[in-house]
Amino acid sequence: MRIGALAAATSTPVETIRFYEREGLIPAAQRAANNYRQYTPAHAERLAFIRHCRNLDMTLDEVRSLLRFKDAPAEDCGEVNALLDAHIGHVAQRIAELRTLEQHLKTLRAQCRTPQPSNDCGILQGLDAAAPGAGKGSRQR
Amino acid sequence: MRIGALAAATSTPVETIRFYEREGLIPAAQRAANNYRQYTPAHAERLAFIRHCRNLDMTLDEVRSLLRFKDAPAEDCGEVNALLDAHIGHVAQRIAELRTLEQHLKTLRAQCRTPQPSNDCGILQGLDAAAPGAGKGSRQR
DNA sequence: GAAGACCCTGAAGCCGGTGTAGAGTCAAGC
DNA sequence: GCTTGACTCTACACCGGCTTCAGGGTCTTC
Repeated sequence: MRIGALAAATSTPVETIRFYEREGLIPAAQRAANNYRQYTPAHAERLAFIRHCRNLDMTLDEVRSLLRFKDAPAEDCGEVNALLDAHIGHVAQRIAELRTLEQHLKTLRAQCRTPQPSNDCGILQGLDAAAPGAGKGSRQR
Repeated sequence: MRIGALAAATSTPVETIRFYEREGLIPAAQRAANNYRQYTPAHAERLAFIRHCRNLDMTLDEVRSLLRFKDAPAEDCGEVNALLDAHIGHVAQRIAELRTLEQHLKTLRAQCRTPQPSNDCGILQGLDAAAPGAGKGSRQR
């Protein structure tokens, strides 16, 4: 299986696959005589796992942690549970932040109902005076 | 007013102020004989405006747009309203995405209640099989 | 005059990719 | 056999929004 086929099979851009290889998330593929990468179904499985994790908004570091447990099937998975709990906590926190933010934005938006000279625009004035901050949070996306 | 004082007055790191100057968000400050930047209250106001926008999670490009209207006080502010509406839309969309994500994560988490060998961990198995994606969205942070 | 706080510039690093340039390789059609 | 176009390779720059670092100069205080 060449890289294009793996890309199609996992809905992953070719460049991203090479990037994951550089980052050590997937093992370096064997090379054919022409230097093309050769992939096996095992590669496709591992890549699918990574993509699922990314779909769940995990960072590559979190994915790396999970892969370590997949690679050590005998080890206790308590840390996996902890990692997921922490991740759920981050998501919940970000939702709360965004909800506060949404309220601030709506309040601000209500300061100017109809177009007028910028000088009189309640929104621009509101941004001068400023409500207390709400964004801050951050961490991924 | 030197850069450190401006930084303290606006709760903005010094490096960020220099970055904003490079990016053209604040005009280049005049220099004292020793080449130190010299700021006026007008700079502080403009910087505060920018920080308020950033607290509302706007991109620097959005901030640039708003600054253009502040700098053209006679112009109609209809675009300001539109920009804010669009921004509110993005935030609402991201909240919806994160809520879906949170549900997927909780479902996944429920697959493994107690630590056990990784090989049997329902979470790792769930990530192999994978639920349909939910993250994707992205855009800022 | 010495210590420590402040300021300067320029460049690199962060994350998770994306996009480009310039080259080699392969399969199909004429 | 030759051309076309799709695919692959490497190495590098770029995105946002900073942050950090290296290697200096300057100012204030003791």
